[in-house]
Amino acid sequence: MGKTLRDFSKDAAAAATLRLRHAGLRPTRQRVELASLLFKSCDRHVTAESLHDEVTDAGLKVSLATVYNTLHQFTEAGLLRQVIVDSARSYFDTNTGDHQHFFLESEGMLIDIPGESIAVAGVPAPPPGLSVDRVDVVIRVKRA
Amino acid sequence: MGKTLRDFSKDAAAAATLRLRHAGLRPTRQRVELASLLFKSCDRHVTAESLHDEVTDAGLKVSLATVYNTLHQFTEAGLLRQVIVDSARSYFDTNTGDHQHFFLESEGMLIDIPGESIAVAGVPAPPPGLSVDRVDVVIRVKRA
DNA sequence: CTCACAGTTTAGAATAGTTCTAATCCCGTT
DNA sequence: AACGGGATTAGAACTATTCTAAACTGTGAG
Repeated sequence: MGKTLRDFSKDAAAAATLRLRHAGLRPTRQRVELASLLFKSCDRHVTAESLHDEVTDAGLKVSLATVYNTLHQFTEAGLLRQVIVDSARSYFDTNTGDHQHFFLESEGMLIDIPGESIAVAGVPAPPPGLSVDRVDVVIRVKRA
Repeated sequence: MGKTLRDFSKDAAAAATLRLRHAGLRPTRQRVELASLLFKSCDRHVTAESLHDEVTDAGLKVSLATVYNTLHQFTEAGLLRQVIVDSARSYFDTNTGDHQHFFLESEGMLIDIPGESIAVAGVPAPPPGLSVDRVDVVIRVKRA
């Protein structure tokens, strides 16, 4: 006996609920729906707007404010990582591991680059009183 | 006989005027004033607001809109380079050469890292149809 | 199972940074 | 000096995001 589509939705919701509990977040309807969408597939890159559109298109009702709140809470909780590549929009990445990005500005598209493949050498010691928090590499690409 | 302060200002203005002409920009009062401030010292990092404050504090009158216009025109003309490190603000760098940055987010401070010292290895080929435009490295640092 | 409460969601207002508009101004040429 | 087109400006408009205060809802206690 195969599972119905509804079963898969339920599975996704159950997995999302677990994930939220683990992260110490109360699994509300909205958070479960957003988490289900976000973690359905791997290595997703979303903006608040794109995620809001997606959840709306799925026939669910979540306010934009909640999408913003949730993205930040998920980031706080280590479920997401914020990617800064554009001074006009914030991107969030479901891949929280060590990796870098290609960024196609004209289309707002991000593509992951595994962390192991890239090496940054020769980083000088930061000025006294400062310590390195993270090293971000953005390979800006364009068409053709 | 030494030069007076006014002489130095005149020098700066003359140099700025030349620089603007070379870049194909009409040397208007506002552009000359902004260029004088920007290129007075090396490796400056400004935001539209910080530059506007600076020009205002110097007793000059330039509208914020003109500061924005000018920063973009200077960038177009290759006199400045835009640095994307913060999704809330745009920074502009008077150093247009090959180099990278430390970024102290809590204070909005950028520090140059010479291009020769840093090497990024292992960048995979971009996906078909895309070509590398620029490689940006941001070392995010924090206090202590 | 129900209640109560703290945490959550929400619509809409508010904010910050930036861009746009259309009237005015001024640099460089004649 | 006059002209023409680019440059400047104040203020409105816009976009992404955050805030506010009221309504709602998981959850643990009883």
